[in-house]
Amino acid sequence: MISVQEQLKTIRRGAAEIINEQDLAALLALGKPLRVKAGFDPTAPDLHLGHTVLLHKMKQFQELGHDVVFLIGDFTGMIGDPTGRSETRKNMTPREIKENAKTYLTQVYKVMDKNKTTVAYNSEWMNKFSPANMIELAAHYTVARMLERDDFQKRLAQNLPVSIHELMYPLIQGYDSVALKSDVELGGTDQKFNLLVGRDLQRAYKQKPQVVLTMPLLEGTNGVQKMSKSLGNSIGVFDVPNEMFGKIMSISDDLMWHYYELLSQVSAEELATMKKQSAAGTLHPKNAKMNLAKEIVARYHSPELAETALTEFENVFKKKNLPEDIPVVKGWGDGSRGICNILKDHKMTDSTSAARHLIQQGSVTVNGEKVLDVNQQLFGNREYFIKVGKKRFLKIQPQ
RNA sequence: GGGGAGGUUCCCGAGUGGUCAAAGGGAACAGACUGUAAAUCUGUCGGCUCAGCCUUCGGAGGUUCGAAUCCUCCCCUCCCCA
Repeated sequence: MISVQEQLKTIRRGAAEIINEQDLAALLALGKPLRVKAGFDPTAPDLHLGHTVLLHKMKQFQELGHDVVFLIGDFTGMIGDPTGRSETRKNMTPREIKENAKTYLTQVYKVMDKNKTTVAYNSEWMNKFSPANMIELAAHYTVARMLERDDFQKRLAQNLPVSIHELMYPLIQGYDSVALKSDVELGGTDQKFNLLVGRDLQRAYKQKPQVVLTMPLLEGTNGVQKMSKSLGNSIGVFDVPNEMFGKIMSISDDLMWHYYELLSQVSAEELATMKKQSAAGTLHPKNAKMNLAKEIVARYHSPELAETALTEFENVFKKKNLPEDIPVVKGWGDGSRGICNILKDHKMTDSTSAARHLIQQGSVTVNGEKVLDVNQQLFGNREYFIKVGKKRFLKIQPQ
């Protein structure tokens, strides 16, 4: 096995916090595979790169020879995650959750080693949990301590609601660590409180408290908030190659380094060199970004498709050519139609109003010519290339 | 159970009878500059058959020539007291 120091170095990469490192070192020194757990909420069927940060860390543990448990929170998922505020999650059926879990796993194995991964569902033990068990569990924690939690604090400060079941949530999640007897739990920094509850509960159930390792939340493409589909700043692992590539290219340089650290398998040494070269001006940040985009697209699609995406990117944005795979629609035969309605009907704009505004701002072209008149008519039996802004393309063909 | 505060357009947040599709900020989108980077400047940012019209300010009614603004009932949230 690799030395404790070497292991720690890998484990520390990108980590926000390790509670605590001495304990971890001591565990590693035993020379036995550790049980490393990370929980995932299967309520959202789509994974984005933000979720994969943990997967990469899990993979690193696998490579170091540890036992990694991918825990699917199918029970907790049915209740609804208290993170975030307003609407109560709509209840998902066990079947939907199973479906989501399945799609999850296919993506998970693009990062992690399937043969070395244990998959667990917390319904396995939670469905057997009686009300009496529940009360006992709840007795191990006080309201005051529960309210210490950062997001509860914030919500209370802002006079926002906190429901009772949300107080139960960390307990149930923490109990997973008891059920799995985990040595280490990984999670995002937003999960810190929950992870710590896991430690407390393990103590209460006479187990050795797990080491907690938190990873930073990956910022979304705008670099401000965390990546989330609802904020519209996410890069989904299901995104088609060109889109994925383009989105990665659109992140800021600062953010790129963060992505490298958390999502790339480039070694820490190489990464340091790249940063140095970039600062010295011998490596153009854009090229570094392209390599990152290539690596990520290759992982979720294939090296060939990554290469194609790169070529396409250069072609469209550097040489300003039309993309290869423009969506094509059939014309409508005889007669003409207004440009605004065409744009709206083909989802190039959200509404005819939006189409008008964009035309007025000069961002719509037809066959390479700027559209000047919002009432411009197009004929249904001709061919047109329509471009809105830099990224939206459409080709209309005669029937 | 009693008392008080509040629910505004994607988010935050002004607005207390007409001048309000509703200030300001954020996000987003577009244009210039670039490396589809950042920063900066500019513009847009409910919908439509678009110089006009229609639908929005928790919900339902009502007062008024006219309501996001006033009244009634209801729903939801928060605070204090019990």
